[in-house]
Amino acid sequence: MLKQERHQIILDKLKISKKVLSGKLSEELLVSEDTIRRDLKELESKDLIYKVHGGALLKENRVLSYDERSIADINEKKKIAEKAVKLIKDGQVIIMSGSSTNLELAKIIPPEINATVYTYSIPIAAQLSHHPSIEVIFMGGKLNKAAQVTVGIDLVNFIYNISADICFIGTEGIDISRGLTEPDWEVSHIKKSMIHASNYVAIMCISDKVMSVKRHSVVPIQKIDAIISDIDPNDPIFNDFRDFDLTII
Amino acid sequence: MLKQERHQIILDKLKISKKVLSGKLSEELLVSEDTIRRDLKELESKDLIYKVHGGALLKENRVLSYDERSIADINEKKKIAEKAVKLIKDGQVIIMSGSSTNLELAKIIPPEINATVYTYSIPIAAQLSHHPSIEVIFMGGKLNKAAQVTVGIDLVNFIYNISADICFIGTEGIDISRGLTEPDWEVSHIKKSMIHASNYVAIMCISDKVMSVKRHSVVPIQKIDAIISDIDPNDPIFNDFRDFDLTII
DNA sequence: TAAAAAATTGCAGTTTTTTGCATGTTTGTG
DNA sequence: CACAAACATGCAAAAAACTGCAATTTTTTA
Repeated sequence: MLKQERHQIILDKLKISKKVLSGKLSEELLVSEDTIRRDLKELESKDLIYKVHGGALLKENRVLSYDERSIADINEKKKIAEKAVKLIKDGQVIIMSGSSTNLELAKIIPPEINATVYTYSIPIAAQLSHHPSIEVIFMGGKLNKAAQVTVGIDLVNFIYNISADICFIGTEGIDISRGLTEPDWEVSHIKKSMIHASNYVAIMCISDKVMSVKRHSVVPIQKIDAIISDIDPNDPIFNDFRDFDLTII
Repeated sequence: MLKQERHQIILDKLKISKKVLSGKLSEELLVSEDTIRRDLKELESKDLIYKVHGGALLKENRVLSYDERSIADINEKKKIAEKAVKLIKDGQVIIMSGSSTNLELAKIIPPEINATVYTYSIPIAAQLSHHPSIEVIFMGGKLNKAAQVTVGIDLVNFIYNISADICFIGTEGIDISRGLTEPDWEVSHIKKSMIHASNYVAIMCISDKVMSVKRHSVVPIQKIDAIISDIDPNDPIFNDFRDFDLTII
């Protein structure tokens, strides 16, 4: 087994159970405890873990890199994307937010669909550049490195002045009384402008984030046309939403 | 067995099992371990694999599938990038064109450099997003899928209205009488605007493309401050350029 | 088509990396 | 404070990697 493989396994274990023990790792990976200790030392020097007597702990409040975040709940996101892709029709103008769910959506747009997509996410633009017949408009701005998206007032202005058939917005905060909410102030404005510019608003949301509220308000529920989640649309979790004029998918 | 065959086999194996071992590959492909090591070294220099002691791992970090195998003259471009990076100073505002030479340059900007980079290339922006202290401004527009850059009149206008200390422009056409030339009309305008916006103009050109002329003119030689090539600056190929007020690097 | 140039490959010698072990020190716990 | 577990350090063996070189093959050039 290669050193780097062990390192990856250790990091994976940490992500799952928040802690690892030197002795146990040594047994599982069939190397001496000394080797494990050296591994942990190296990972600590890279600021990837928090080494303690007896093992190591997950490094808290560490900014997750884009790659790692895109792994979280990947299967749920794929499910959402599969439902969302059915809303896309030939000839549409589409706005896609920078969420990892939208990245999954970008991966599965059928080749025969001919559309124009506005995006401000580097991974989504890169993904769509493989599509044979989608025209991609990348909206520029200052790059937010962690999320790999552009942000800024110019971006908000630009979006305000375009016009789209549908927008797909990934979110982790949706609630009856507060509507759509966002932890990031700048992103909340970008999403508001996306909704303003679009004829039909599709919100993509992992089921266990339904009814959660973030700091900055984007729009009230009334502005939303569809909620796409990874679970059955008839699930009681959505009961309160049925009073509104929106589709649950 | 041809070198490229081995390379393909190694990449295929990596895609399947995420790792390869030098010793095992040497047995399977009936060549010495040294040859395998040289293969791995070459594949690593193209950023296709992640080489480690004992073998190599799949390069997972590639959101972009900008096919780096297709980059011609990669080693010459790395040489040019190494010379170019010396021109970058702390605090500068930099414009980078969408050439693959600039992608190599983006990879090697030292971490301690604090600068602002304007670019319209997706791979370059993605690369720079890993840099700890560079502010990246992505200039939007319609995406040219093949080159993974944005183009369009909005982009030209935007660049005209910014102001930079230095611009790095990759080119394959430079000539005494015709100056800087470009095969693509749209790109020729983008480059013209980059030069207009910059205090110092650095042209990066592979030596065997010196004195070649493309269809669309960008600017005359007089507008250029430095030519960076992969060969010795004193090479006779540059003799005609020495009459002008420019640095050959 | 023949000579020259360049690329490819294996090998010997040397250096570096990785790993386990022995030895002594530090840490946590009752 | 005792004592076992965990840790640090130095060392040595094995594996892997690097370097220069020569033999061979392929490509370019005249």
